[in-house]
Amino acid sequence: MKPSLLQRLQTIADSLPRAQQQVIAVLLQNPENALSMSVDALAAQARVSTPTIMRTARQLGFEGVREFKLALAQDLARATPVHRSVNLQDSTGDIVQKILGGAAASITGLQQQLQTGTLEKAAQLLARAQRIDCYSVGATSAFMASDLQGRLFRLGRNAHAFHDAHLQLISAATLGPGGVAVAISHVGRMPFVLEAIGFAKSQGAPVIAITQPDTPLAQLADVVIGVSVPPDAVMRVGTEAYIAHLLVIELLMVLVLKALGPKAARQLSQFRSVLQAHGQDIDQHPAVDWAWSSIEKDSES
Amino acid sequence: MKPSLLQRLQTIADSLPRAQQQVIAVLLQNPENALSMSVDALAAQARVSTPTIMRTARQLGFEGVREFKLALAQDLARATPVHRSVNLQDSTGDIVQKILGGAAASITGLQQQLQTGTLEKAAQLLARAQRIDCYSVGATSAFMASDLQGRLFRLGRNAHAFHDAHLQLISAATLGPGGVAVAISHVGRMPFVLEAIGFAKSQGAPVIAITQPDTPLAQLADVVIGVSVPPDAVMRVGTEAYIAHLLVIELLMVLVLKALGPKAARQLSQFRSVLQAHGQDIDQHPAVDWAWSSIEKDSES
DNA sequence: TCAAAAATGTAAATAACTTACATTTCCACC
DNA sequence: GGTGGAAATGTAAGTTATTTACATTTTTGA
Repeated sequence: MKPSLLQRLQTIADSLPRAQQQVIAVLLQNPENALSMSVDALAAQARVSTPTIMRTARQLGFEGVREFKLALAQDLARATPVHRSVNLQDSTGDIVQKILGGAAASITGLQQQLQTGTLEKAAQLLARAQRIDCYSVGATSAFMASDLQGRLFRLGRNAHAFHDAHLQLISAATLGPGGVAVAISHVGRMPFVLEAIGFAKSQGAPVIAITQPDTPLAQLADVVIGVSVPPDAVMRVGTEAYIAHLLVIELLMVLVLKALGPKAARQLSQFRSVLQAHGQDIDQHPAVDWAWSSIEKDSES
Repeated sequence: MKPSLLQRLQTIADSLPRAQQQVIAVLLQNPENALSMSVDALAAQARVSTPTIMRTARQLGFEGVREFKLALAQDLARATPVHRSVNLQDSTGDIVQKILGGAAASITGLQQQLQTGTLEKAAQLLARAQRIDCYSVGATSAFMASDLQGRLFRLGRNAHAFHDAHLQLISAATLGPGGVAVAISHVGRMPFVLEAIGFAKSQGAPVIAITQPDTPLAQLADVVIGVSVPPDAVMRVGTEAYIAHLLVIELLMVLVLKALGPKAARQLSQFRSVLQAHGQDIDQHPAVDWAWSSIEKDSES
């Protein structure tokens, strides 16, 4: 999405001449340190002449080394590794800091993982499908699938959620080319779901998977929305993956709404006013909430 | 929690002499710009001599202007203001940026709202209670209460979750002084829950509420964990509040585990090995996951 | 193998930052 | 209200960092 400067360094390195590659190697090896070093020091460490540093900075599109260093600093700040591992000696403040910091960092990470093209493709499929079946396993994922189903439903889509292995198979068997299967599973290797997904595919239904890349599920799916929580988050994988999934769903819903166009948005606003008339609490229907706001914004402009 | 550099500028300004205050005023007025300006340029704009800039940087605890600028750059990167309101004309990239950025910002906000004292008090209550009843309303909150209940249960606590108004009343009526009631509701004004909570209190059971401050629920509760999503997040209140609640639960669980002490942690690790022996997927049991890691860390040190 | 182009390095110039010291301003005390 | 001293600021010179100009080397394609 927003390729970090470090990543860009990686990418661009190959297309650069020898000396500049050395510079980049030094930068990547210890970016923090590079900030505090002078150009000369950097040059020395990379066994390169001073102006080569400058040239490398220019290659990357910066005015000079100064600008480059500033950008690097900002980049590093964003990617600041959080001390994620909580242990029981930590003070309450530390624990708050670590858990919330970790969560925030994982969102930033998600931002870098998501590919707009993939999201759009998924949204297109969801917007056009005659029927959408959502599969999941486990207590948490089960809720995710229901949440997705509910939100899609409020967008006027014909969506269902199945948590039961047997029902999933039945649903997959009856999905045709006009249908779409959505599988949500962080681990991505639950046999039953894989089986159902395989079934759906064989019936000609495209499959969207929200899961880690490189899992059996990801390999099976047509559209893979890859979500991998940072590898150093050894603990609390649950909550962070969970938040990531929630946000992906949220994103998809906005994109689906966008794909459906203003007509669907108008429908939603009617739905909302009906709810209000019945004194229903809006908070229980977040999907409606944002959809409504979107429409208001829409008609203003 | 983590006072940003800009905030520190604000605070420290008063205690500084005139010229340096001018410098800070210029910095605050346009921090982005300050980065790209040379010391001389800054001095000119603040109508101050060059070394004054330097002195100001030193006042703030930096080696020199160079270091200060780097720190400022990093700070600015972190505090990047987020445009939160999505509208349907936005590009996919914009939408991703806005929604994820908004979520990350709301976590940062949460970090500032939470009071360690309150969290500790809640954790103490949960660790000591003979019985814990969790109340909620609405589909999303219902899941939260179940999640909380499940996690508490895995920590060996005697926890229940009730989504039904009638059952909530019954549960509240049978809670004694040894029990604790936990209410999760973002809106905090659902009559049934309020009634149940009032009942629980009258029976002598302390009440923990996870809700916005200044709601009827907050006023009724003994321990209020205030969670308010930023006011400018007009839309998508749902998901952000939701994430906040999840994180609060996560935090509470760590704190409860800490309050329970190493004995409980050891129990949990046994539980985990049983699960593994049965080939259960860990991912479905996040609470176990982090607890286990905590123990490992624990015994290392 | 030889030119031409690209890449790199050397050394000088410029710009940025820092220091030393002179001047001013402020404040406590007479 | 003035005066001595300390703190704050400014001036000008020094130091270091960055950039440029140009010479040298290396690579590439005929």
